[in-house]
Amino acid sequence: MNRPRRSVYAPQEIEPKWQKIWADRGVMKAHDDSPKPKFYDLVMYPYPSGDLHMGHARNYVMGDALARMKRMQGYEVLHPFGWDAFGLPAENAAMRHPGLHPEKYTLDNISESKRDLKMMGMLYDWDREVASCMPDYYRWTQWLFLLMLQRGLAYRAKAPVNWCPVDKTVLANEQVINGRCWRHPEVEVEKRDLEQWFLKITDYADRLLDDLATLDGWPQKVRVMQTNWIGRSRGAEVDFPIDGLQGESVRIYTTRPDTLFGATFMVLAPEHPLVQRITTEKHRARVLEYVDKARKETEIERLSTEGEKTGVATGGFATNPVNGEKIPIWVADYVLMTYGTGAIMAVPAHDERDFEFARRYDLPIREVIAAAGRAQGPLREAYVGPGVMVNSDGYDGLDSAVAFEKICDDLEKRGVGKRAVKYRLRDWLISRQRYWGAPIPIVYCPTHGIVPVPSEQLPVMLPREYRPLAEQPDWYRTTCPVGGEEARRETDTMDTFIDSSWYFLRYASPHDNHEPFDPELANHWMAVDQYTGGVEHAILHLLYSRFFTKVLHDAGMLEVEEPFKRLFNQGMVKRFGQVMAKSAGNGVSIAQLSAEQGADAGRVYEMFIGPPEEDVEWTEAGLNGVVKFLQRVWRLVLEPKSIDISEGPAVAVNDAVLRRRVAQTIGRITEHYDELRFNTAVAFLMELANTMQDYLQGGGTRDGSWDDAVRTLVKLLNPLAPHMCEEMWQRLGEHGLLADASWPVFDPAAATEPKVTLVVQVAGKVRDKLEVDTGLSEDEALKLALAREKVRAALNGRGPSKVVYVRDRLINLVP
RNA sequence: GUCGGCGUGGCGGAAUGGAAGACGCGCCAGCCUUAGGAGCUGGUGCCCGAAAGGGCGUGGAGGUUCAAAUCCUCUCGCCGACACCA
Repeated sequence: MNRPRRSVYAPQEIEPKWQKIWADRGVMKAHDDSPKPKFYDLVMYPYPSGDLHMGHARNYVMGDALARMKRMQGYEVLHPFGWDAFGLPAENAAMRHPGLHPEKYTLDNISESKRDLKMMGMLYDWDREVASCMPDYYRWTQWLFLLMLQRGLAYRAKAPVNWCPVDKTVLANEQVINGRCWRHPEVEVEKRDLEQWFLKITDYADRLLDDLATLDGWPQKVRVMQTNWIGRSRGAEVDFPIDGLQGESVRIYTTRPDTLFGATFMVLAPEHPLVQRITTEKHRARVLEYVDKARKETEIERLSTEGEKTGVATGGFATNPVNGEKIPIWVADYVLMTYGTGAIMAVPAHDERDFEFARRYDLPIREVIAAAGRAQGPLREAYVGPGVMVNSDGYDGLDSAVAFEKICDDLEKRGVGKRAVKYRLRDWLISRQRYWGAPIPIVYCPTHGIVPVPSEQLPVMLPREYRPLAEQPDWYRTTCPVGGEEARRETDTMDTFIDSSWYFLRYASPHDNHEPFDPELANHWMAVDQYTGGVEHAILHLLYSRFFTKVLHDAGMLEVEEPFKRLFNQGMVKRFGQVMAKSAGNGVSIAQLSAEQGADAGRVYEMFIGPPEEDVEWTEAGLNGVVKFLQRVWRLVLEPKSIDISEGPAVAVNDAVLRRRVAQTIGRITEHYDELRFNTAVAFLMELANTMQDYLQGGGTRDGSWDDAVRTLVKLLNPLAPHMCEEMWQRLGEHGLLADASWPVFDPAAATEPKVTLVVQVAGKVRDKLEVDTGLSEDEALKLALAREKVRAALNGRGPSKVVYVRDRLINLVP
C-alpha cells in the first residue's frame, strides 16, 4: 500500500538549517539603544580547554533557554560569551609539544569550542565575544591594574609566599588547598620569600562582608562560604610588657578580652620578630632548633601535626596588664604569624587549643567564666561559652558579654589595649612567574623606582617568543617612562583571576578602544540579572569580581556596587559514576550527539535529568526517553491524524479540560523556567503532551482549543528544543521566526479547576458530599480548610471520619 | 571539630502545611509486527486478599496542627565547604 510519506522528525536536517538562519538574521544581537527592558543573562566564561562536551553544556543550555524565554517575553537580552584564555594549560601543552605556541593552542581550542556551541543551538551575541589573551582585552586588564595602583590598592611587598614547585609559580592563598597546589594535589607548596604584587582586597573586607546581606538572589551556601572566607572577628589588641626589656611589649589579639584574667601564659608564632630577644640564654638552643624546624616545615607538615600541639618555653616573661601577673612566654607553631598579631595570650580554661597545650606542658588552668549550671571542680575541657565572671577582680559577677565591653573600655582608658577587628581574608597576591598572562605594566628604574607604564603606552605586549619573560632581555630592557634611563620591565604576569574579575563589564562595549568599558553602556546593562556557573567559583572568582566592582564604583565608573543580582550554581554531569571529562574518557561528544539523537534531545535531556543544582548521571536510556517525547510532540503538532486513537482514552479530556491544562502549563512553565527549575518544567510539558494525546483519543472536536494547545506547546518547548520548535512553527504555517514570537500569557482564571467535590466517608460509608468552589487558586488551601470545618460540623461529632476530596476528572472513581 | 545541605518506590526524582510517589527510566501483561533494542494500550510503593476492600508507608523517636515528607525538639546516617584564624 502506498501511503503518503509522513514527515519524520530528523534533527540532523533541521538543526543546521535553523542555526544558519538565526546567525544570518543576528537573532541574539543585543541592542544598546533598545527601548525594551534589559536582561543580562551571563554564563561563566570558560577556559578554552578544547574538550567541550555535554558535561559543559548543562550550564550553557540553562543560560540559553532563559535567554530565549526572556527574549520572547519582550526583554532586550544580553547573552554574551567569551574565553578565560590565559593560563597554565596552554603553557603545559606548549611544553609537551615543542613548537606549539600557547596562543595557537588557545585560539585553536576557541574555534573548535565555538563550533560545538553553535552546534548545540546556543544563541550568543558573538559580536561581543571576548578572549582575555587578546591585546585589546589585556590592555585594559593592565589599565585596571594601574587604576588599582593609583588608588593605593596595589602594592609590592616581600612576603613568604606559596610556591608550587611543579608550576614554578607563586600561588594565591586561595589556590592552596591543605598545603597543596590546587592544580597539583600531589605536591606540597613551598614557602619562599619574594617581592610580589598584592591587591589590597582587605581594604574592602567589611563591604564585601556586609553587602552579602543584599544578595538575596544568591544561594545561601555561597553567601555562607564567603562569610567564612572573609572571617571577620571582633576583639581587642592588648600590650603585655616584656620582663627585662624596658618599654617593650608583646601585642596580642584576642576575641575574648573578657577572659584576660584567665591568661596563664603567652604564645608567639615561631616567625615572630620578638622571639630572639625574649629568649633567655638557657633556652636559646632549644628555641632556635624549634623555630628552625617550624620554618622548614611546609604547610602540610604543620597541618599533619594537628592534635599534637608542640612548643617550647623561651624563658621570658611578660606582665598581664589587667592584674600585673607575670606569665611565661612560649613559642608554638599553632600560633600563626599571618593572623592577628602573631602572638596570643593563652587562656586554657576557655580556649580549646590553649587547653590542649596547657595539658600537654602542664601549665596552669584558671577558670574565669562560670558556666551556668556547671558544678565546681577541675575542667575536663575548655568552656568557650558565655557565663558569669569569676576570679576577675572588680569584674566578678558580671555577665561575660558585659565584662567584654567594660574591660575594653578600661584598657582603652589606660592606653594598654584597644578594640580591634581582624579578618581571615588576606591581600590578594597577583604576581605569577609565567609567560601566558597579562604582563604587569610596571618598569623598575634605578632613579625613579617603581614606575607605572603610562596608560597611553598600553598594552605592554607579550613578546612573541614563548620563553619566561625574565629570560628575554630584548623584551624586558626598556627605558624609564619618567627620565628615560635604562630600566627593566616587571617580568611577572598577572593571576588570570584578574582577567575574569571584569570580563562581564567588557561585554557592554567590547570594542571600546579608549577605556576598559563605556561607563554609560556598562551602567545600562549592569547588574547581571542571572549569572550561572559552577560552585567551584563560590569564593575566588565571585569574591574578586565583587571586589573589582566595588573599586570601579568608588572610582566613579560604575553605579552598581554588586555585579551579580542572581547567582545559580548548576550541578555537574556524570557518566559511569564519574564527572564527564576528556581525561576520564566518558564525555559525550557534541558532534556525535548532534549526528545521532540531535542537539535538541541533548538539551531537553540535560534539563530533565534531575534538579539543576544537583549532580546528575547521564544514561543512554534516559536520553532515549526524551527522544521519544520529542518524536511524540512532533507527531502531535504536525501529524495528529497519525496518532492511534483506536484504543480510546483512559480518561476523558474535553475542550474545557484541555484549555485548562494549557493555561496551567503556561503558568507553571513560565515560573519554573524563570527559577531555572527545568526538570519540573519538562515534566509539565510532558503532561501537556499526555493530555493532548488523551484529547485526540477521546475524539476531541479540534476546535480552537486544539490549535491553541499546539501553538502553546511549541512556544513553551522552544527555549529547550529551539530547532525543532522553529521547524514546527514554520510547518504550521506561521510567519516569522519563532525566536521572535511572543511568550504565551498566563491567565490564572483559565487555569483554575472549577470545583472540588468532597466525599465524606464515615467508617467506610459515604455520608455526605460537598461541592466546594475553589475558584481562587491562590486561596485553595484556605477554602479547603474551611470546607473541612463545615464537614466536621456536619458530622456533629460522630466519631472518626475520613475526608476524601477529588477533582472532577476522577469523580467517577468514587462510589 | 565547626558551619552548611540532604535522607521519599527497583532507579532519577515530584509534591504554596491539604489525595505522597507528578514526570521519566526500568519492569510486567496485552496489541501490532516476518522480526525488534520500533510503536501502541494497560499495570507497577509495600503487605493481606481471587476481587471488593483493608492495613502500613517519606531514616528513627517525640511534639505542634482538623491536617506534617513539609514546621519544632532530640537522634542516626550520608554529602559538601572550611579546617589550629586566638
